[in-house]
Amino acid sequence: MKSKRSAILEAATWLFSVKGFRETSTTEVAQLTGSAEGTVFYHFESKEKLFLAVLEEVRAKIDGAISEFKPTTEGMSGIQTLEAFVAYYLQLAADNEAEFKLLHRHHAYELAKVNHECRASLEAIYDQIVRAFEHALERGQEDESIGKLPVHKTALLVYMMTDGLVRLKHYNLYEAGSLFGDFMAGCRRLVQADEAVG
Amino acid sequence: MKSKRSAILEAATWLFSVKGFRETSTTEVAQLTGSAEGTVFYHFESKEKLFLAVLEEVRAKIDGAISEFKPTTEGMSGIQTLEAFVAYYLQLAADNEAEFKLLHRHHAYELAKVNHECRASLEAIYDQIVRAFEHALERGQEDESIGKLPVHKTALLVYMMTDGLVRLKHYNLYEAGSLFGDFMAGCRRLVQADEAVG
DNA sequence: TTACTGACTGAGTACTCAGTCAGTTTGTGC
DNA sequence: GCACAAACTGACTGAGTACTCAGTCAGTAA
Repeated sequence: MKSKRSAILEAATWLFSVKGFRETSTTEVAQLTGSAEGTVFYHFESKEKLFLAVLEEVRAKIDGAISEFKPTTEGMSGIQTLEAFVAYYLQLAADNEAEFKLLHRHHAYELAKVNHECRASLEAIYDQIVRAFEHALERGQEDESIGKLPVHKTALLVYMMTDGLVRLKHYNLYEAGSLFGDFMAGCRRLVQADEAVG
Repeated sequence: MKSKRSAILEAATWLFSVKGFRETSTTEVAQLTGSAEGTVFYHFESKEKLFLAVLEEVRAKIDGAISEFKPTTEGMSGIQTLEAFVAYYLQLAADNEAEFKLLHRHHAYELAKVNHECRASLEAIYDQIVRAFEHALERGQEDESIGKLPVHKTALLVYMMTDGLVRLKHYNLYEAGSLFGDFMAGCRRLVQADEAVG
């Protein structure tokens, strides 16, 4: 049986990501879990602490997912690793829509400005992801499947594109799903060595 | 002399973009402009209508800016036009930080789901921007400075990257400014024709 | 049986905020 | 100077909101 604490955490993740922090009332969190309002504050001393607990869970989940990915790339070339990670990231974002939507909201970044714990969680998440991109790029430069580009900056560019696709899908502004093939081809071109351009 | 109405609009643009819609109180908007609370509601019948007015102003501003850009590209090649537009967009976003931050917030997209006027403004903004990217790509395919790629989808990808850079700068998570050169090179590679890959 | 624990409850409190309205000031045409 | 409207004011209202706290109750150890 699920404890009330974890039910509250799950409901809060959902509500904070779909409606936003400010737009979600603690009353709503309680109602959604069949708890009394007091129960929320029995387990989490404030709404902000509840948010931090949610963010920490998100961090742990993404950490775990990326750790699981690493061993699957053994024997792959750099470009294959990069493509595999991009696909893995997109799938991860689709399977954990609430968690990734939360990371696309402003609240966490604004809280990070004044709250060290929040900043640490966010940085841990982004470092982990960017490092995975960098790892693939480095491998690709060694086996020459990827061009000699600045690793960190190129990792950021590819991440930016990938995350942009996730955002597009969440916002539902455009037919994001049909972009996958062209997106992958675009990534490939982006990291290829180009002899023509000075 | 500035009218109270336009002062309120300006203050609201600033506050909605920096703090968010929900986190901004109408009292604050009034205080910032030296008006009484009632004055806000004299000019705009509700907080939501005020937001819609702000969004409409943003739309008009971006519309104007893109119209101003077009004539400057005469005689340019496709790839030059694309690079010029990307640079122009980045500059525009830097010069109008509040307006672009507003477009990166969730509120507008959530309101768009239930409010037709909001959806229309947002779509007009994105159509205008994507069309500018498409225009450059089409010109580039004609003069063969850009590869034979699906125009609409490639435009979305380049836009996604460009907007990602703007977002990075606003969030201040990474040293976004130093990415400009690599970003431009990345865009160039992204739209180049590639004979090697099937 | 008794004493104690700790998850849980829900009415209550202090406060914030969008929106209202009766009234005042300012601007304009005569 | 007068009439009238438009612009503006700010105290007020009522609906919410985060958080509190005295108390309930099942379980458990003495």
